[in-house]
Amino acid sequence: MDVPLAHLDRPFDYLVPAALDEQAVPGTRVKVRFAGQLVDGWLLERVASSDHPRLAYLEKVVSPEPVLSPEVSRLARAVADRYAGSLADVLRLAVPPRHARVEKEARPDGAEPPAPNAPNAPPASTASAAPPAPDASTAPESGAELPEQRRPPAEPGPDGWRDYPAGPAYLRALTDGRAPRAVWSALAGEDWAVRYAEAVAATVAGGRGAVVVVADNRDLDRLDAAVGAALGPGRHVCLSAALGPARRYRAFLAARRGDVPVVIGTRAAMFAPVERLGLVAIWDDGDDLHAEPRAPYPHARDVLLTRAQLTEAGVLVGGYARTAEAQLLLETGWAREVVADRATVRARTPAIAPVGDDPQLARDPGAATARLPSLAWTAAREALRADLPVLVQVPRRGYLPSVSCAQCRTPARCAHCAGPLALPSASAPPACRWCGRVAAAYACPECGGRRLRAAVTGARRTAEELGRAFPGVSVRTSGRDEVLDGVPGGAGLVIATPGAEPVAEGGYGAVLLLDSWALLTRADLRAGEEALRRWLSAAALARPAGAGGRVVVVADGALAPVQALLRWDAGWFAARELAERRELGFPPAVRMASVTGLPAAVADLLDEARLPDGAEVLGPVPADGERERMLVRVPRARAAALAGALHAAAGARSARKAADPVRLQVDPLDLF
DNA sequence: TCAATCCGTATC
DNA sequence: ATACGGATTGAC
Repeated sequence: MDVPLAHLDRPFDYLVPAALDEQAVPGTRVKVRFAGQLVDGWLLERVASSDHPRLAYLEKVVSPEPVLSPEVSRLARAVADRYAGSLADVLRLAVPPRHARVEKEARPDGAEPPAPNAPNAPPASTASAAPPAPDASTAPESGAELPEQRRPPAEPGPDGWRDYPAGPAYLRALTDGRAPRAVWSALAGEDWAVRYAEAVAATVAGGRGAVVVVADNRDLDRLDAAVGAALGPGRHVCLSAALGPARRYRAFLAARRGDVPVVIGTRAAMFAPVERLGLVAIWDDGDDLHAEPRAPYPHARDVLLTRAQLTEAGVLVGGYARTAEAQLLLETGWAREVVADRATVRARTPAIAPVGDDPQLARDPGAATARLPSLAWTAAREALRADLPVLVQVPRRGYLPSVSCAQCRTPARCAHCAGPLALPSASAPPACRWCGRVAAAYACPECGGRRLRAAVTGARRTAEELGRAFPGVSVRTSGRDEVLDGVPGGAGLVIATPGAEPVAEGGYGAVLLLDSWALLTRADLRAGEEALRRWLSAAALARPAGAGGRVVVVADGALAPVQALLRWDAGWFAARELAERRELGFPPAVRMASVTGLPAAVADLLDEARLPDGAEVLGPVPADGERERMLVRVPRARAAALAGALHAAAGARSARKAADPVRLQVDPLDLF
């Protein structure tokens, strides 16, 4: 029933009139009379009888297309249960809006509607709830099937995976129809899209299908090209919200009808129906674009893991970085690590150096305004001299307001390195965007003014400043407005915001990671993890040290995320991060849920909820406006009970028509 | 004792 | 939302 009320989150039985018998196939959209109104619904199942005494008739079958596959139906129920949400909400995310014209077009042989699954069912239809599925990430019982031992080099399969001792066996398991589950740490310079395409091709070679989710459309384009090359034309579709309604529904239908075995896409693809699912994969699961912003706010990684658990499909969770959640999969034995050995890591990684406490600065003789910490400056200059491109990573426009003198508007500059000053937050003192030093008592060199005003410095402005530091060098920017996919191999500066770094032909000669302090000092549980993720993604685009690739990160080399970057060891950092979260009682070591709304409504819901034993209620903390937020924390073993209790409480509230809405979020990304 | 009304609950 | 049943109330 496509109604948002939590207390109606269950199936209802209807009679199927003889005239609709043929069309009324499980998975179709239907209309039924409910509480006197005509409402949309889903035909979940056809059965012979019902316990309900007085059944109404199905009003209409909206379309004969069984868009909701049995697998996705079960998945959606499991996801709703995990996230304390309603099936209807999840189905809205799982099945794109119908596009009638698209549905009619291109049926190869015309009128043939999809075959009904239950041709002999009597004219009664009932739907019963799918059994609650186990939470994938709390269910370590079934082990992954990766052999531990190294493989001799005579393995079949693409060469790229041979850099990872467990790689070839992983691909073979996919082809053999097994369900290997891997957490993959990509080497610097790795063509991840091609590796994913190979995993997909291995799965398809074994007669099964695959779903791959990436964070944004740029990653999708890259994966699209790689998968197209690996599978040949017409074997996969891309699914993303950016397609627009018609193309999105067309891609969805192609998958649902079994025309293609593979769906790749952004998080809109996480529920894509694929027959005989053999692999679910996600690239860069730490990217917050993987978190769905609509209720019940499921995360693509967790949807895919749940899916793998329900269908016995293989799993590939990969990235240059590793999340604490992925680390948990390893530590519970649910998945196996696929990593290169240290010698290979060393051979592939650029030379990475921190520059933080070193006050040594080199002045650029040509440009008086812009000076970088010496090491960064030298690395950039040498790369350019060797006719290699240089990447500079800076935060997004508006993310870091830089400042100028309130009186005369002169941009405020660092007393030590002349880098631009910026305000990490409204309350913090300004600090240098290049060397990180805090400018506690700033005085304007022009007018002596001591007050500062915020101004926005984006990648473009940074590009101008750096361009002046390296006269005669071409400067490009890649950011929100205009994202570059790639740049040619010769000398040139590329200024990019995190996630928009273009790939350079042959790799960058130098990668400079600026504003690191701003990433690290964010009041966020994931600040360290996120900083490392962004650095690794940018640093991965540099040439190996042996080929002249250098990375300079402007940060204190003693900090853990910096250490992890220097050693190219995402696993080490993730293990440390997870251990710390265990100690502090933070996700994913525990399960958290947040309850947000007007104070009275939040209190009402928590009052109503029969929280499981050991539940800890934390808060309240102010949310936006009048609203406040409470957190509930339980051990992972009680995760399902917590979600159930919260959903039930929301149901009780909606049943008595409580006015003020309350937002429930399980595993919210932002915790503070 | 019965009917009008109120309130809470289910909605196939 | 709306319809229904059971409880409640008020008038005969």
